[in-house]
Amino acid sequence: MQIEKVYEPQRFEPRWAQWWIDSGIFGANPKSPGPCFSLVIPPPNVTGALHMGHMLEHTEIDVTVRWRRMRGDNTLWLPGTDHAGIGTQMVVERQLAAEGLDRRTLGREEFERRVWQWKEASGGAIRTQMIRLGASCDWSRERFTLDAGLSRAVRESFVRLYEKGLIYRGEYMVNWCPRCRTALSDLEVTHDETEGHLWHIAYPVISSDDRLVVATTRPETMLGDTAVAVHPADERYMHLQGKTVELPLMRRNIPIIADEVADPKFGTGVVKITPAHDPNDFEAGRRHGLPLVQVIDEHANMTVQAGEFAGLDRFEARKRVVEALEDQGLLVKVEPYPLSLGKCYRCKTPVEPLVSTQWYVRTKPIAEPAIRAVEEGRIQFVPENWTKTYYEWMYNIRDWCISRQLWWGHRIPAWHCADCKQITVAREQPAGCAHCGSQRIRQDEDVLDTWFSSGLWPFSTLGWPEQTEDLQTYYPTSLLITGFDILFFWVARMIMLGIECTGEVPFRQVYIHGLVRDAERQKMSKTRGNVIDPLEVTEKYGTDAVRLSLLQGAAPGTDIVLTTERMESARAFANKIWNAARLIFLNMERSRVEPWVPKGEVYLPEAAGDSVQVPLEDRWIFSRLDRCAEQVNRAIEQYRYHEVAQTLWQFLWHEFCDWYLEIKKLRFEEGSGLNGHWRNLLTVFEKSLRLLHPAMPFLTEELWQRIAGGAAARPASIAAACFPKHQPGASDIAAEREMEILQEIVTSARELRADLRIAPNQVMEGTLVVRPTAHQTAQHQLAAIQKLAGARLELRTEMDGDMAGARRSAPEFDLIIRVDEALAAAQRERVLRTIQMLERNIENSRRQLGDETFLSRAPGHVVHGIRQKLAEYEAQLRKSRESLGL
RNA sequence: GGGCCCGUAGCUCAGUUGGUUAGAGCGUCUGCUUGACACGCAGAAGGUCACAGAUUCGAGUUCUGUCGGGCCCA
Repeated sequence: MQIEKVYEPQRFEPRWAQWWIDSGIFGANPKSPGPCFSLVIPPPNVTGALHMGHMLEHTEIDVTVRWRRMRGDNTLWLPGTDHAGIGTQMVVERQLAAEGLDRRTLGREEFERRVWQWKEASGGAIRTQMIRLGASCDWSRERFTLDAGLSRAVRESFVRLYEKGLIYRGEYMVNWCPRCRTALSDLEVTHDETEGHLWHIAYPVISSDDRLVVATTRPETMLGDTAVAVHPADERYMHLQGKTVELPLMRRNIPIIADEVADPKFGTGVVKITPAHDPNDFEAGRRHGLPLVQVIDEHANMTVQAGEFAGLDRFEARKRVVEALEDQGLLVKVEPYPLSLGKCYRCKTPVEPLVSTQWYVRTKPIAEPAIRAVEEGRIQFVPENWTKTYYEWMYNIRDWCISRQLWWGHRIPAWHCADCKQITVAREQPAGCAHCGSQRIRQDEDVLDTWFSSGLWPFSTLGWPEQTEDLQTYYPTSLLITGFDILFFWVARMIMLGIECTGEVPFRQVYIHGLVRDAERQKMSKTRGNVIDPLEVTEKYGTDAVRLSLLQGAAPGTDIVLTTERMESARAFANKIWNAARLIFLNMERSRVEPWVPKGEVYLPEAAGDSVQVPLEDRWIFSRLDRCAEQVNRAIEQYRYHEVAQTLWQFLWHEFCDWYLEIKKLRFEEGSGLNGHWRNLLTVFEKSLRLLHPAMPFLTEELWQRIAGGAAARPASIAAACFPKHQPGASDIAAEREMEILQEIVTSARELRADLRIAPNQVMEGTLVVRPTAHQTAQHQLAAIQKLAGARLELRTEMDGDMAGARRSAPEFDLIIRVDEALAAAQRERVLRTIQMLERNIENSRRQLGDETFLSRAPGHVVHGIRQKLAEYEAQLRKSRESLGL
């Protein structure tokens, strides 16, 4: 069996990545037997590139999916992308601008063609990247939110919701992004703490010498004031309620109203009311029947209603307004004031609250069943505390503005009649107005929020509203793995729309992962310039290493710190496995063993060598492997990915490589019964590779193909092989105990070597005195012990007077290494430290055992354990003292 | 203002229902090109589990408060 000297993942990873796809083993078949496991990808933006967050998410998904598939489940991982309305439109508009073009001069149709072009060009990138990273999805079922089928699902759900009165259209205050020139939902506005100012402006009271001072953070909006308000119970202003003030600069008279929107404790207790430009004022305006005066337009420029300020940008207007007020002596004071400024989450432009006609989803009625689904456990969040965040948001949910003034997206299936002004909502282009029959109808210009179509993703991708076989088989999906940043945007909406449209929850579990951060725990972002490009590091360290390092940090509920050190060490692990394989393959060649293909899951280690007994190391490693399998299965099941990584690492490196292979090397040297040894070894290694496969698919496939290559009946890929499970009765406590003794003896010898500064290649001479309980182990394993310890040891059962030298004692044995007095003294200090520790422990144990309440209340096994420990400490203390001649 | 999370070794983090000497990786130090691997081997040092109380025979783990940090919502 050939194996290259150096671990170079770049050489084989792309090959397997492509082969997996070509061989179609990730394709789902609804007719497959076995329990169903399905999961849809959180669709990345079609025009984006994959970043580390994606790679983490996809690695976690892939581990779970590969595991399920190997366990024999009918598994589907459905991939795809979303059209990212605002984001994509922004990118293409920027491209147009570079050509000196503008979407409006291009026209809607032509513009859409351009975006599709861009989508085709960039959209493939994600797929290519995902394939390269080993994502085991079913590409034959790849979906895009603007596909015909998904578009149909969008229209269908829109019409249904509309007909049920769950979608309505109306004139309200919305968050408006003047740069994107579209309405945004509340979620699409981010609030930044900003250093602002509070301007205090005097409004003269008509036919009085009084003036009312109002405080505002946005003086330019005063031009659109239609009232000032005082609190109804505010004694200071009782006498002014119902009177009128003159709006400075505009010379308009506006009423003083009493409304609870005015907070008596804030500023002077008087607030200006600008119903057209502030959500609270809008409500107040409605309450009092105040007119709307729009002074800022959708480009964030001042309107003609702003008088002399018309045409100015809103920030320029602010400056001028303040200056004008100052000139007229109406600016009372200006103070610094921190405020939270709403910005467009896409382009960071401060949003402008504007009144406009938009489409909304009435959320309360669909939120209720969505809350119940979680309360009743039909959907479960992991980690569980996200449930609270979910409830918090759902209880206070507000209607969802779903129309966007964009051209890239699902056009709203509503037609306006020019004659009767009524609206016809329909699944397909209607022949005429449903109300008056007029032909003069025009489709609504707006498109839907991308998240509306994303909200249908778990079922629209499976064919809904058609009752397809896929939908019937794979819906509800089993699991969703995603980030907390889109819990409201996406997860909550999928739950609401899923239940509303299909009557069932869209998924049963939601695993929420953390954020990938850099070495300084900073978020990765383009502006910060600290992004790690997945493809780049994959090229450098190997996909498996990057995957493993992500998994190592992926403890539930924590963010993931990714550093080059971590990736380097993960690569070292991959290299270790590679070299273990090399050792195995090279020795197989050398010893000319017959090729062996491991068979069956219940293979038990067999006898080897001269003995009729199964070698201790085989009994031990089979037992450990079984434990490892048990832990890995449980860890994946519970999304404890860090534990998956850690368990595999510990087992493969520190048990399989460090001890098992080291002992097997000796067996090869001994040269007898090789076939038995080989069969055991290969069985363990092959099974280990299967255990490791979901985490490190490439390395394991590469090695597995070489081991299993010769087998007649075998799966084509390790990805289609069976995942090892815990087998009742596979654990061998006796072997583990024996092996522990062996390890303790060897470790003691090594410690002595280090303490005594004996060169690593010098064979030490000494005596091993064992208790009867360990005698058999020591006797049978003496060769292995001597080899691993680098010592020649005389085995005894009794201490003898002439055993001078450096000594290490343990409950089961004493190890004496012959050295002269001067050298032996070198380790006195260590023994003294050990004695101190033992004395401390003994004191503690005695105190506990002398405590009546402890004895009466602590469970028996704890008391028993402490008694046993105490006896051990005492024995060890005696021996340690002896060894120093005390 | 409301809610959530985190403070454990120099760094990043585990520590599952409270129980016997608190673990890992990286980093550090010492020795070693030993026939798979220096991306390695062997050994070592390093912790008042943020602080203060409470519950308990027993607290890193449960409760309360304080301090420090992060996130979400308004």
